Amino acid sequence: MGVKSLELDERKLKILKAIIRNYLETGEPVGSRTISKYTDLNLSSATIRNEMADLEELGYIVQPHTSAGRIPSDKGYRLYVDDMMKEKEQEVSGKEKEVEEMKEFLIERVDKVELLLQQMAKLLAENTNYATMITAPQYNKNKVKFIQLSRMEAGKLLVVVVIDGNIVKNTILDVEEEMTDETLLQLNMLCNTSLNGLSLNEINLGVIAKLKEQAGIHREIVGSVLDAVADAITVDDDLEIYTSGATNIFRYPELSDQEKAKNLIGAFEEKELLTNLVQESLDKEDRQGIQVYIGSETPVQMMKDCSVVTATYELEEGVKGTIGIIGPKRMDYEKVVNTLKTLTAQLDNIYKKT
Amino acid sequence: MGVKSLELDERKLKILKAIIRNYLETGEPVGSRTISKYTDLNLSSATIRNEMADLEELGYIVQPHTSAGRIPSDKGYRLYVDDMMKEKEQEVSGKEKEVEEMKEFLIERVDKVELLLQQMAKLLAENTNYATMITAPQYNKNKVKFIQLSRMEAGKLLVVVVIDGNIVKNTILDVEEEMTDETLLQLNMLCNTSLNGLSLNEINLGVIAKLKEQAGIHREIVGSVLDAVADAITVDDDLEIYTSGATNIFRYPELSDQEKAKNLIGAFEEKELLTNLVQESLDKEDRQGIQVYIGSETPVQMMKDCSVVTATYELEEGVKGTIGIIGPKRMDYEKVVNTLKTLTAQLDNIYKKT
DNA sequence: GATTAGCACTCTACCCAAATGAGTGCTAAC
DNA sequence: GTTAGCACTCATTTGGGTAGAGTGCTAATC
Repeated sequence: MGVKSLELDERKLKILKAIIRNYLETGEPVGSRTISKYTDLNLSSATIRNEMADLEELGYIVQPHTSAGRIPSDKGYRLYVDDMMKEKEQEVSGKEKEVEEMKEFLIERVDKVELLLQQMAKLLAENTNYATMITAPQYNKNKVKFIQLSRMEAGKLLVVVVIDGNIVKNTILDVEEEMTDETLLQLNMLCNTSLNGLSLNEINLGVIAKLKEQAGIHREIVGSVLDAVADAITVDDDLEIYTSGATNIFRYPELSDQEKAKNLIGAFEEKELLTNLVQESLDKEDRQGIQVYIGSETPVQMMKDCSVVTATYELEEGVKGTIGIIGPKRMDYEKVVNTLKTLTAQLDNIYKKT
Repeated sequence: MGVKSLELDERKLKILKAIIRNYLETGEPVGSRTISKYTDLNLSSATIRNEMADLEELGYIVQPHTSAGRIPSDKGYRLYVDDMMKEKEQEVSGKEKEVEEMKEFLIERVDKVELLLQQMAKLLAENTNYATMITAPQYNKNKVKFIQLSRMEAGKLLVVVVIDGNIVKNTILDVEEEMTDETLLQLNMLCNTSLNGLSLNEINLGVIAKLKEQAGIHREIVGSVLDAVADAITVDDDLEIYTSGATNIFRYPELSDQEKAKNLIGAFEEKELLTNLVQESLDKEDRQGIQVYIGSETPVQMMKDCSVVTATYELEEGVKGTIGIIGPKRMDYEKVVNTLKTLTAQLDNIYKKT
């Protein structure tokens, strides 16, 4: 409380917040009488009405129709969220039950990151009753860690490339020429000594030329191997996105009419549409990686009737991903922000310990 | 036409079919007057009414309410579909426009099967206006083809297992003991000679014991490697399922009320629920791999208001997957069955040529 | 015996009017 | 500056009334 606004005095702020809180709970337009009782201001409904008229003029609340109560505008929500965030800034996010539950779950041995994330999205959706999305971590600084060439069968060469983060990628090459175990061993050593520790940018023409020169008659094979390596360390442009709880939108009447539902669920199905969201939130990273998009602020047009909260997590240095929660504008921002804060923090810790 | 039924004479059959066809087109209950004009039987509506009463008693059609026309029951659809299938049996499925389009698309070089299937599902959904699902191919007869152990860095052993169908799987092992390049080479040879060509069932205790014996002091490592191999050749129990066009259900009023839509889309999100469907259709494979489930016949309870048509495709010997199309009971069975028939056929051909 | 015309009956869908009630804006009094 | 009071607005609900589609049944016809 007590954060000054440029145009709002203390009382107006208090009323605005009361309106928003009430609306978050009920989902129904809130009238002056309700506020008059709801707050500790001890003001009559008439006074509240006057203040509300002001608030409306300033654009913080709107009336769905003439004789209805008020609901918050995007601007109103924005103020509320910013204010709320400032208040909570210094608070240490206390342990919450859901996160506890989630931690327990995470500790079970899960081999594959994908599976983990998929299940995390599901759990998050179940706990929050909103729709969720989690992107697989993006390995931005991919460097070659280890290369292994082996002859699988006649004419087939298996190339295994391990990159930072112990990601393993394979390619099977068709090779014309036969070669001895000897030369294969030499090629292996050659590739490893020349390429290990290098990123995509660092493998320039000079390196390639030198490598090919050293390879002598096997320059062709080296060429193919280099392609495979390049493929391996190139950042996947179509990143994996795991989603869950899309059907949760049916819990909120303001989102569940035919048209809106179709749009939203469509956006969840066409995952490419979500990439904007991911990019945006990776770029604008501040506030501990948490971003709140309200209504038309969202980078994804199809979600203009929703609010979206995104958080960035980081498994290891440079290995980042995004978690997003999509719900109605009247979502419980505090809970969502807190959950995301603790979740990303825990995710970081837990994963490093495994 | 002209397929005798146990309880229906020629005329009743004709009327039933007329009712169903009409309903497929309009989606509205069809009345006696409509049929009286629609058919070439030249019967008055009154006569039709009598026949309809019979058909209803026999369970082929139902009335949504007393004074409405009739709509087909599941039993009615069943008869229609079976009959239709018999008629088309000998017909060579002519080239259809959509499949042509699809073929063109498939020919573009697509590296990853996953991506191909994902896009195929999408294309299929767009062309049919139903919801679609495609499972990644299941490699049922997994046999070890090649094993490669290599020391990645100190204490880390990279195990690469290639199985039938050139599927490559990797595991990174932590190993205590150091070993020379020599022993590593020997272990490699040992594993390959002992295990290549074997399937999960064939790697029994005898093989394992013999292998461990030969490994001598490295029996522990062999144990870990065996685990990795077992992991690799075990059929993925959670198979990948690609879906698309879930929002198409909103095109059909009878499926798009809140409750039904939520269920259906939920089923599409929780892909595990779809595995029943896949199993069932892989088991009951007849009729060129095409199965039609009408309403409550479906193995997935949540789809009891829909019809589901599944087809099995086979990329290589023993490498099978399932394609499913989910739509309203009044889906265009003929078109769907034909599309699936040609698609699976083409898929087979095209893939083998690449 | 099968077919048909005719009629009473049943239900849904739609429209319209009135009643309800939540909530406002404004004015006048405190 | 605050409040009580009142007239007004508008979405929502309610109920009745009608139109229309379609049936089932009966009696007449072929």
